[in-house]
Amino acid sequence: MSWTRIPDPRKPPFDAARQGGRGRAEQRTCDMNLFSDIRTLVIDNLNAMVAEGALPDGLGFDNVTVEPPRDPLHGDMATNAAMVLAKPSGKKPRDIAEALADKLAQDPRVSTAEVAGPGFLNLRLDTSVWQTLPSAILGAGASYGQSDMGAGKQVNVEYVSANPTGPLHVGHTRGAVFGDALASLLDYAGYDVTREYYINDGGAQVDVLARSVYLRYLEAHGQAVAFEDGTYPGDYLIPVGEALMAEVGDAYVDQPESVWLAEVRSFATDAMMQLIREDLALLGVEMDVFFSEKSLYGTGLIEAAIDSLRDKNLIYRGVLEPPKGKKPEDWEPREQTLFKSTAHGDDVDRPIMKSDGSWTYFAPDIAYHYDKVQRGYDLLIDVFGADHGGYVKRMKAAVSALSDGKTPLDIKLTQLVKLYKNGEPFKMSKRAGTFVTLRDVVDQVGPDVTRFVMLTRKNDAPLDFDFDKVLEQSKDNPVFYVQYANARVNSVLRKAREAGIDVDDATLASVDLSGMTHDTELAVARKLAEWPRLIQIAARTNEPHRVAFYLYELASDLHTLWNRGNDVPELRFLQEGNTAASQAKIALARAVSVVISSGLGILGVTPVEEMR
RNA sequence: GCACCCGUAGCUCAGCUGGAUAGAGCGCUGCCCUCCGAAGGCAGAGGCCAGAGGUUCGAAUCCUCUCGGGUGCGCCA
Repeated sequence: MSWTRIPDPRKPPFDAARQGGRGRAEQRTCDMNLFSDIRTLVIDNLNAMVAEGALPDGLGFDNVTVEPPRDPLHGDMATNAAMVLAKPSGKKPRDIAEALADKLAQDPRVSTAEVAGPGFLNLRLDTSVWQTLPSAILGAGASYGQSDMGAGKQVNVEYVSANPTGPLHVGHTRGAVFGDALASLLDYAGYDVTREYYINDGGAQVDVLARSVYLRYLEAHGQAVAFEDGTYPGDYLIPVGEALMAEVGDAYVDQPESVWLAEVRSFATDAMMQLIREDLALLGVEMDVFFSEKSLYGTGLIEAAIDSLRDKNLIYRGVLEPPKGKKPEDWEPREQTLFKSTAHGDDVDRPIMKSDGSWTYFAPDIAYHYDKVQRGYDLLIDVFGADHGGYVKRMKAAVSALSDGKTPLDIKLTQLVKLYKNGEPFKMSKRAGTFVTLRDVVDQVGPDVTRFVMLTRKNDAPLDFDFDKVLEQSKDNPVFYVQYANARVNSVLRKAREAGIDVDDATLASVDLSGMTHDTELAVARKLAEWPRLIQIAARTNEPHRVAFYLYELASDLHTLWNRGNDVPELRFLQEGNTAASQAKIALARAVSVVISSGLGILGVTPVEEMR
């Protein structure tokens, strides 16, 4: 695919704010969220009703919402205020609704307020609200939709965290894309985000890696080697073995493991992490912190974390029951050191020390999360593959215990990716070395398509990824559809400039849009108004896929408007011989482009100017 | 056996801290598109939200149970 890229793709628009560091909160004072504006209006009037005695004192308004109605015929916004307040105030919903409606209708932004159904209050906003929105968006630019809901709270998002034993594969790719988009989303919503990767370089699997590299090292020396079970036979270790030979010569040949294991392990994990960083770079993923498990050992950090739990009486010696239904053949009761995770919501207590006195894998994980808690984050997020689902409760229990319940931990699981080619399932051999890698995917379809497609499904739903369909240039392909909408806007801008029309954002922002009255145009404006609200919902639920779906809907509304231009010349963006009218039409289109760019920026996808 | 995730149109999936007559794309049906903005456009049909109870003004959404699919389950990370 040869889409033309916008000149500076490395920096999504909101990065300026991120890099600006402090002072961002001030920049974000204008929230420009129509829904929260109207909700404020509703609350104000409810308070007035309390003051007038129409409602009793002491009511809570937290449950009062203002949201878009499902059916546009019901109006632009609906509030449940009357229904929520009926019971606590001892009044009939319709009575409250009618009184509130009278008050709301006096606001210039509200054209009609009607009571409907069991007590809904449907609001129709004055057309001028929609007509002024594009100008406001163009004035705000990339900051339209940015929120201060995060209030600068510090969030740590841990993702990928693949074992440093080989290149990243498709499963990791989804985790990488999801975690990265989530981090960007939270940044956009006003959080102070740290992107972090936990390197599992302390366990037995890096010994296996070291032995595998050692075999490649011997091979580089001309020896015939056999890869037994429990070693990694992948070709990607061949250059690592060669590099090792280049560095140490024949120093390790015919030597026992005690001589070389530690050195080779370190050499090999460094090489693997280099490989993984390159893979991530292909996707445009940049971590702020790489945290090494190994760095926890020998520093007392693990001991400190466990001591912290011991101080809370959560560490004890005991014997676990065997798991029912799947009893291991060689089961025998054993006394081990256990973490009383059941005190914090887990199903069984978990061992933290093996019978030989060494830590289990869980102990360093506890220490790592202890470290994150100690670093002072207000919120922790872990992104795991779905196969680690059984790990969620114990990790939450650990963080709950370590932080005395003060630091929330949200764990998001990413489901499997099923690969297809031309509709046929893509065969992935289980034999090591033949799995489909992140590099394979990105090489074939590019980082933008990879990222967008991976986000067109909720994180906990399985994802079908068809190498051919994701490159299709048709309406059926959401990636294309969204990019095409943006490209169409840019096409209009180009043509306008050729016609000598000033279409700078500053100019468009000051254009009079009072002629914008057609339903199809207003539908686009309404969709644009939802953007700040969508960001808040997506950030609250930690679900970046909502951004992708929203962009699709916004693109769809723009395409509809464009298509209507075929039959209705007044709806065309370029109005022959009428500069002012053209600018007004283009202002709306350009506002769409601004939001699409912001949204794609969150997803880590580069907007294109032109489809080729 | 237990835990977690999932079950929504023929298919693939959205669905807001619980809101009105549950949405989109594909597929299907019909009409339009031979030149002016068509790598298409417009319209339509299609649902017991797996099932049964419960909570309340109101449930696809929350709770309980059942059925079906996936993942995981003490010295592997």
